Amino acid sequence: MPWWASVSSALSYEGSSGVVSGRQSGRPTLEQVAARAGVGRGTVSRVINGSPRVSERTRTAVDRAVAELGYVPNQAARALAGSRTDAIALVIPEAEARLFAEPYFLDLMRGVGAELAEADKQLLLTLVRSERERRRFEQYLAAQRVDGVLLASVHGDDPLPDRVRDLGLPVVMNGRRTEAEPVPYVDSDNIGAGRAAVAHLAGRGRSRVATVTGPLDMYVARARLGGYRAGLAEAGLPPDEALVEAGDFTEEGGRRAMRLLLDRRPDLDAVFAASDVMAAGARGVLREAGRRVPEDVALVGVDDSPVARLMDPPLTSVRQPIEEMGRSMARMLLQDIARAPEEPRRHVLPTELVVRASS
Amino acid sequence: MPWWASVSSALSYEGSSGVVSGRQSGRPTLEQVAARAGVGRGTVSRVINGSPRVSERTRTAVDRAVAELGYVPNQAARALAGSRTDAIALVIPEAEARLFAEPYFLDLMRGVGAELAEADKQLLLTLVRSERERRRFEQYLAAQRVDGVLLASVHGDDPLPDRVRDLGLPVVMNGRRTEAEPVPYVDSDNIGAGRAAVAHLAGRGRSRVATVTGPLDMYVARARLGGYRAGLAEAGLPPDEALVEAGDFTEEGGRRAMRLLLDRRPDLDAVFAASDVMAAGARGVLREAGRRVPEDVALVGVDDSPVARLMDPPLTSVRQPIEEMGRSMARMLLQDIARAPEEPRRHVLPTELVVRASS
DNA sequence: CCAAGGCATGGGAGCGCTCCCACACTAGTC
DNA sequence: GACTAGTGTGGGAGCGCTCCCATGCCTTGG
Repeated sequence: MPWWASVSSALSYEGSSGVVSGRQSGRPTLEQVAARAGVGRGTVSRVINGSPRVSERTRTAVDRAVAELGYVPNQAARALAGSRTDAIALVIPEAEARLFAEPYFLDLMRGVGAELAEADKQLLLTLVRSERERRRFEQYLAAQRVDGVLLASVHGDDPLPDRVRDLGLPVVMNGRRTEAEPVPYVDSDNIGAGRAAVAHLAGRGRSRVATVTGPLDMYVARARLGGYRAGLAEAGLPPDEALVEAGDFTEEGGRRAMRLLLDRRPDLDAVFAASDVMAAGARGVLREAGRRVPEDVALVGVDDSPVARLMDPPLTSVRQPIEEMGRSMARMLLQDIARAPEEPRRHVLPTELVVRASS
Repeated sequence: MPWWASVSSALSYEGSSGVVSGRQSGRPTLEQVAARAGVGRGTVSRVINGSPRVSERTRTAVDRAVAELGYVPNQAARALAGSRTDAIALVIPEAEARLFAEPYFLDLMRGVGAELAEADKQLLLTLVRSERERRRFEQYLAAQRVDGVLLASVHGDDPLPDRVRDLGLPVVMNGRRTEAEPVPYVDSDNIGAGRAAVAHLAGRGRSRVATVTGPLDMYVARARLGGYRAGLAEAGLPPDEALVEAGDFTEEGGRRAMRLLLDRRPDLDAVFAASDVMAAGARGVLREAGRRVPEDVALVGVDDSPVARLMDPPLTSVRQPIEEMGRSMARMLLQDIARAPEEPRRHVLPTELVVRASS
């Protein structure tokens, strides 16, 4: 609850004309509120910031003056004097935004936004689309415009997380670059996702389960593949490298991988695609090859995106708690901002299999 | 091109240790740059801001000092002294974000972000999900945190655009609330979209073309419906209100509308759905009713979203230049910030029909 | 009854910039 | 040889806050 939520009616009372006149005379300042309430500047500041060292009488008087004047503290002045901006940057690499498309980033933003709004912090969105823009963004951070940084979809060789840390800014990533990630992160259980998918397919009696992986330079792709292998082992199915083919999270990549898999193992009876979009590509190839889904080949994807629901047949998919990841990231970052973290922090959220007609 | 792009190497040269030491001694200030360059504060400020009133010699000296110290101006101080924040708010109503889902808002953000980055402005994203948050956002604006506001997906009765104007802030909307919208906006040619879709269907020999509209309290829905009617007239087809049914831009709404249409006019041979998602719902109902797409009933949507590509059969759809709308909005807003606009401004971008197998 | 401590309070001193006025200094003009 | 009209430059005066120290008052205890 922001301290000024309680006075939010002031502007409304005044209506547009009041605001306009307020504009020409300049917005009210702390000083004016102090004068009106008959107290000093410091006292108003204390009330504004919820300090306990204020008497009840005084607090009431100040609150009334604030409401009467429609006072809202000037953010720039606060930032300058207090050296905190109450703003958080969320960085999304352009390339990924295009790829994952789907509501992934929107859901993430929704979670981050909700959590930040509660803490009365502002969300600053940055789409980074080139090396040049990455450098520009670093300048941004140096200009002390944000209190902390959230990074989405970081690649294995991305230097940005470390650069941000070097600047002394708290940072939390979505996903990790390697198994042993030194930077705080929030991830979903990608290994569990692969295991759940394979367990499901094996449970349906499938024994020749192929997989279309993501690009293997991304941890998320390796983790899902690892889960796939663990799932096979747990189901007592023999591993077979001919049943593994790398995609790149695009529909076309899914098509390509599916063609190779069919060539090598025409007898495969199930496919675990590491994303819904690749599953869509795979389905196209399967259909062209005359295989029925799910009768001949069962299909499972990951993301549980709208695409999965609308596919024909509707796609069984592993859902990630995307919005919750966003919330978790924001919470973690806010804690790190409040006080430097004692230890590297991480949070891995569970995934959930959503069964539909494709398997 | 930001004025400090040319000195962006400074931080890099120093490496992490340099930055860290810079942190404990505090970041360099204008004053320190001035001292180092042997000039006054005002002069450095002039160089920084690209004023022409500086000799070449002085400019060079200052530039070098800036580079040597790795100076980056403090944003809060600039905002306080200069009363401009170099930040723009993009407001997205939560309900719509969920609905349109798809990459609509992501594309819009991409366009806005690209244009703002060029102007060295920062993008502030706000998802507004309740009346309470809307009020909070108004407080935000009052705190003078942004120089202008972009509003996406505004409803017919939304008071926010006028409230923002009352606060004296420049604002540009995406879409409009009515035909005669007083607030500056950027929209796509929704009437043209409807006409193009119907013209296409008529050209394919269809004569009983139905439409599933959006919610008719939204201008965008009325405009597409208007285009549909104009298209019928232009093709010499008789209007028939029994062929018109309102949806709500959701898949379920599309299903419901399609069922009603089939009940009323079992002989319809084409459907223009005002969104891809509704088209997906309609396709489901058509299939359940034993109608083949496109043989029995041709189907056209709007948005050209990934869903359209992945549908079965792939959906013919009218594409909007979403990213370009975002760019246009940003440009318009930046102009209005630079100098108050002489006249209400608007910009309507053309749409384009993408023909696929469903029609 | 007075000292010591605690609490609420006022206000000075910045935070790092932009704005703008004043001051050279140069160059042109009658 | 003044007198204007520029040009480049320095630096004072804020912008509206937060931080913190000093002040005065009210308690409490010896």
